[in-house]
Amino acid sequence: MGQLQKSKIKRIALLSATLSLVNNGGIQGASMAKVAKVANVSPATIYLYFESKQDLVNQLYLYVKSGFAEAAFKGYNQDIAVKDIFKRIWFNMSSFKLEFKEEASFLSQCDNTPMIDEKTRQEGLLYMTPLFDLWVRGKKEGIIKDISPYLLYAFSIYPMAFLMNMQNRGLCQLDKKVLEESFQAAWDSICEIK
Amino acid sequence: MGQLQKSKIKRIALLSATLSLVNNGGIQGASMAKVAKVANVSPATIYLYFESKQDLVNQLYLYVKSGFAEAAFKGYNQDIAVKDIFKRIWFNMSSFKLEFKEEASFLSQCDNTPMIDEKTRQEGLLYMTPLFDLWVRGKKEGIIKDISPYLLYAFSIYPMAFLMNMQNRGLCQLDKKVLEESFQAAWDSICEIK
DNA sequence: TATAAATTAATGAACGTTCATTCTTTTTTA
DNA sequence: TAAAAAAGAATGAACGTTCATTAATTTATA
Repeated sequence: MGQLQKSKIKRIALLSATLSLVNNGGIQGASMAKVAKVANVSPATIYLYFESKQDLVNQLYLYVKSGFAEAAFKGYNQDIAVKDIFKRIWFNMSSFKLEFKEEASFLSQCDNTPMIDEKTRQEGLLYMTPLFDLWVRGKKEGIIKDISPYLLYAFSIYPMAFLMNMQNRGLCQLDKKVLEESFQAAWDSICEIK
Repeated sequence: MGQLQKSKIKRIALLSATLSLVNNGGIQGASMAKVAKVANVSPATIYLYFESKQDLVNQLYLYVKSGFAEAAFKGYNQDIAVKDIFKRIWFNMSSFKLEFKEEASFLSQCDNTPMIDEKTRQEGLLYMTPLFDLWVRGKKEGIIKDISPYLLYAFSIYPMAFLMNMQNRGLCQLDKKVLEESFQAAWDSICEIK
């Protein structure tokens, strides 16, 4: 294996270690010493790959967010009805969050704490462009409510984070039936006519 | 002023100082030394009022949450229609969050990070009982969807946190029109028939 | 192609700070 | 004056980061 490959692997090992530690105790639970230990590396080595702890966390955010976006828009096809595209994206997102719990929990932590630079956060938002485009189209077609995309996001996407949180705490079982009910609630909140 | 009164005041000064510091840099930004300085008190004095930093944060959570609940259920009256009660609670909550930004931001941070004991969190949830009771009644009357209260909360209440976040970052203006649209989205997501 | 030189990767120890907490002393209260 | 409350100094531990050094790899030389 080439040196470049090995470097890439080590970088991802560091990101993974950070992800895991942040989830078990917030950002302050992921000390550089612990990250190094989990990744089987010297603390100093982290600084060969990342400028600082802040840089490490920012890069982790973009890495996880891009993975989330890739999953969300898998099989994205503009040639079908708005509702069908939205449903596909919604269930793609929920599948990702159910399968990759650590990643999902990390992303929802990022939304509500100042652990991520505003600039990096904006960069991460760009990954969601296809969804915003879909909403523009849906409004034009009179299918989606003519309200701010922030509202659309708040009521149709953001609630998933809460539900995942509940499920991870063992307070709520997100089986197929509940997921369908959730999607229905999401859709009802943003669609123009029921 | 009696000693008891003074003690109560100092306790609240400590809670307030913590609240302010947590909002400007997360829980790790609220070191005991800083809390002491903001509250004009020696670090050691904090330990006369709180067992530990964790205890301080837990008590702050309950203190803020109870204030939130008090505002939410102000003028609570079971003799009117379910939708009207819900609307009243919803706007009470949004008013609180708009007026008391620090308190609101703190509560939404608590929802997504492991900074609060699970036990304390459960205790805080009890403050929301009137809302859960209302939903039980609404379901009986066929007005509210027959779905888990977690779903009802996720789609009708939780989104407010996202919107407040956006507003605080200057990305979204929550004027009267937008608030009405938001309430409509909340209601559409949980009501049985449009 | 074998060897020397140069470059890169990685290390563990140590830095100065800051952390939550405690100990000892001083001040206030009754 | 005895007791309670508060203060400030001091604690060891942990923090993010940097340092001088070594190991590994690549490049250049003969």
